[in-house]
Amino acid sequence: MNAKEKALVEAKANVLKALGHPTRLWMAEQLADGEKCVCELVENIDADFSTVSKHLSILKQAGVVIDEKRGKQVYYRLKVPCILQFMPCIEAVIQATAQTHIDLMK
Amino acid sequence: MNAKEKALVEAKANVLKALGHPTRLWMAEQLADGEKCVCELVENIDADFSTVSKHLSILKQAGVVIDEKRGKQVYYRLKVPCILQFMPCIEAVIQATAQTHIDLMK
DNA sequence: AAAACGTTTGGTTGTTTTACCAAATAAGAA
DNA sequence: TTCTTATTTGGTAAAACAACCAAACGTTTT
Repeated sequence: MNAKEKALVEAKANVLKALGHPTRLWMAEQLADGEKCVCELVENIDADFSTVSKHLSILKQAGVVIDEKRGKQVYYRLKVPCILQFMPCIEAVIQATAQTHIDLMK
Repeated sequence: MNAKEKALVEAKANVLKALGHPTRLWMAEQLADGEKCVCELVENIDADFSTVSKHLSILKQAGVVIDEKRGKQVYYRLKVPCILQFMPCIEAVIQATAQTHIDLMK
């Protein structure tokens, strides 16, 4: 593996890692329906405002979302919506894994 | 978000997290061509045998790979190959992100 | 049975991540 | 201008992760 390949795999892993946290994945899924302000996301999750903000900044630096300030609020939306297309496959992984997990799909 | 939804998003995040490490992502990509034994993976990467083994066990517990012992060797293969289908999208995220990253694709 | 091989496991240490709190900032309302 | 409101930033402590080494394990080979 040369330096360029290494840098590429690191960059890709970084995107997956950004999505690899329940709160961040949930947020990305929320944004599938369209942009949301931070306050809307905070409302629907049991977490501190600052925690949510930090998670969003991780998604942002990974290139998953972009933000736009309008008035007092900051709106986030998916930058590259295709990232949610692989959820069915992820669910297939879970399905294939353990009996206890299969229940999650029902 | 109820308990079941929460458990599902956690399970999905766990799969993404497993792939969210350069070494593990690289391994998963290697396995796209077919099964490999641990030694073959170790050979092609600059890491300790035990480190590789631990990464593989993380991929295994996430449901990404399965292993099979044959003789002295343990062979790993992708359990649900579709997980590599989303690499083009991940690359699109990288493309869309920063000028410096675009070079990685060339 | 002993030695060698391929792999996993346990332990340790340093690094990273996470969550919360408090303080700072920026914009709109009073 | 002062006062909220919405969000980010900085700090800190606890938990999780990663890499290496050494030891243990299960198979084959001798």
